[in-house]
Amino acid sequence: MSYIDVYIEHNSLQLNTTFTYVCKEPISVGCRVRVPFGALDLIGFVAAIDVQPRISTVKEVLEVIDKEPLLNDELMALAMTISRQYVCSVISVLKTMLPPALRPSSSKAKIIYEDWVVLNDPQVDLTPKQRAALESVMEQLPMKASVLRKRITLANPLLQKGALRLEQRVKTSQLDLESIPDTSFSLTSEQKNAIEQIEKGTKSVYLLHGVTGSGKTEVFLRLAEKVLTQGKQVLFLVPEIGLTPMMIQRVKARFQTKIAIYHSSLNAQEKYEQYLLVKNREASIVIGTRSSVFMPFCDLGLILMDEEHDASYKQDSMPRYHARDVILERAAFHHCKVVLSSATPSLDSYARAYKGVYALVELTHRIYLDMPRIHPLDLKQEKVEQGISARLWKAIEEALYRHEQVILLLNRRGYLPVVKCTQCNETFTCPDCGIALTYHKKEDVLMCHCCGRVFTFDHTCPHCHGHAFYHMGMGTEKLEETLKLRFPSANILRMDADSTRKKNAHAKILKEFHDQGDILVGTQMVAKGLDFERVTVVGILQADAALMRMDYQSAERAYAMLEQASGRCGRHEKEGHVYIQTFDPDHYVIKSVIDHDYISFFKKEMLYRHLGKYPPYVYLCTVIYMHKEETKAMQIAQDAKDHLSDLVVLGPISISMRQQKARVRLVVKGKDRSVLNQRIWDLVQYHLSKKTTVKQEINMYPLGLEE
DNA sequence: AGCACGCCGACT
DNA sequence: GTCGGCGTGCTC
Repeated sequence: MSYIDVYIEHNSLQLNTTFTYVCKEPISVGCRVRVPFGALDLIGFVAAIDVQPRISTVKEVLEVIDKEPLLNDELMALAMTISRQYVCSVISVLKTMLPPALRPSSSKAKIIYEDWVVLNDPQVDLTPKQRAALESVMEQLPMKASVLRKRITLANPLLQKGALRLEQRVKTSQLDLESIPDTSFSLTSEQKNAIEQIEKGTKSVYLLHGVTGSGKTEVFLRLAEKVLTQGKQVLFLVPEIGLTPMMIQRVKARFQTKIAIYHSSLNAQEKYEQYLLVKNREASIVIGTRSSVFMPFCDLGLILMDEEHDASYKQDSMPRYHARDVILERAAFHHCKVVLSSATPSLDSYARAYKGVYALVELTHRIYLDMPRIHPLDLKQEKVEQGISARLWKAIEEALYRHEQVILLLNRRGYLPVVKCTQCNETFTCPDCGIALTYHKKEDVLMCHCCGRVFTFDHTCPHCHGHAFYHMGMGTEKLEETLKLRFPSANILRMDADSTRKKNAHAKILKEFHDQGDILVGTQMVAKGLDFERVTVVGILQADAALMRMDYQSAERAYAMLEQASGRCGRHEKEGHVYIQTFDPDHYVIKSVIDHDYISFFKKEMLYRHLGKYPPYVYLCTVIYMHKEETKAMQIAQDAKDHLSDLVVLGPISISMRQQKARVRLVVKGKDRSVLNQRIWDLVQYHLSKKTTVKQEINMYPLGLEE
């Protein structure tokens, strides 16, 4: 019998402490237990054993769930560190560390089932037509019910008569990737040099700054190969699996079976399977997105983070951790090296490399051709038709004529971004967020791009009952339509959040574009990592939308977006041309992109950050107060600001609504990371002590200030 | 976060 | 005289 300390499953920061229980069975740290807590019984994690009870009325553990610890000492300690760094509860971190199937949640992880059809009794009486239908699909059984219904119209009678039977199966989402042969490229001298710098270097973190198309993946594969032969594990992080199918194909081709793939679109079952592959050391290389930083490695030899500037590495719900911070912790524990890589590194990382905290490794040349030519198109002077300037129309036309491919980037999905009545000027806005609704033509609905709510649209103004609306602005859906009218014989594909909602939709669209596409229209996501030989023209229709946002990070994001997008063309034998439509062609971001000169951008941007006192010169934290009444939220925010009078605090300002609640934001700046952290923890205590109904949300080290 | 205890208004 | 409002306070 022993006393144990347990973190219980509760989200409140007020309960972010351990509670002591008695346990009669043998138990170890990192196991889950079921314990009584007031009137509830909850699941908790054992944080310490053989402790001295602080009070006399200690209750008994109801059930020991795990014989073996789910989380080893490394991961338990990591959870504490993340909780401390990001000002969130320990239990919230413990929960995110595990695949959903193992999470200590009272509600079971939902495993998604789908209907499959199997052969039941082929001998039953059937009409000739039904018989023929049955025979036409007999060979392919068992198959998905949805597929069967598409194939034959008589699916229902066949099921009713009992010739076929429905069966529930766990939905699987295997990435349907064609396997490709492993092509081991010979290395350029630059690549060899980079590998040597990383392998022989004494620093623990390396920033691999390589221009688009300079062969970073091959460098990764060579580094990984060596570590794997030493019997160690490799973690390979990518921003989004769906966007990098080619990369995964290459890794798969090189390393065959020893590979686990972990990302958010796997279901609970599949995540658990991949998790076990790592835990049981059946896989020694993991390719995954943000959440795979918590995989149960026991002997990690190398961590690679591709596109390290990508914002998806930071989680935007609790716990709001950044994968980069987590891998630095894990690397320190395993004494292994970290390679951060990007053509457009985050200012944060590059500043550290510049100061010598990280080792800087550069790849400055493309393997095949030179960097693509950039043509800024001044919208003040160009003749514009349907949102596309004459020169870009011509470039598209010529590329199509030469059977080359075109990528067009428009960072706005939907059909019309603003729907405005011509009679009374009423605009449609989301009642929850107060943001203009976007019209989506295909579904004929109005959608809020902030919260995703969908509203039916009867083409009548609720205010004046008018039926006419301004056609203002342009989204990807409308651009696609415009292009189809202009180039009726071209195969035009669209890739945005709407067209990729279905599972594996990314891969499908990319494959179709690769095989027979002419023009790919899309949002941000077409800028990331694509590698097609025949793309020679890239057009960015509204570069200003990215440049003009009032956010200290907008220039950095715009630079990355423009440079990454331009990196999509001219990657192989054919020269690439990039057209950037802007009202401000002299903007320093555009100028740096034209010269593909990251360093000049970096220096200029650092100057502005220094002047404005923004990262990387200071650490930021945003605190958001939510309440039905804005004045209440404002009042609490002001009080919090006064409480933090020793720090620089911006605000409070009111920001967009969420869930019908007003939101008020403070931005807290701290020169010293640990001081800021301590003051924010103090603010948490202070806020709890006020017992107000105003909700406080903390985001440590946010990326940008857009909410 | 729940859920209890607790002290004041409008009902059978 | 009771039912129930949600304001504090505790949960090993």
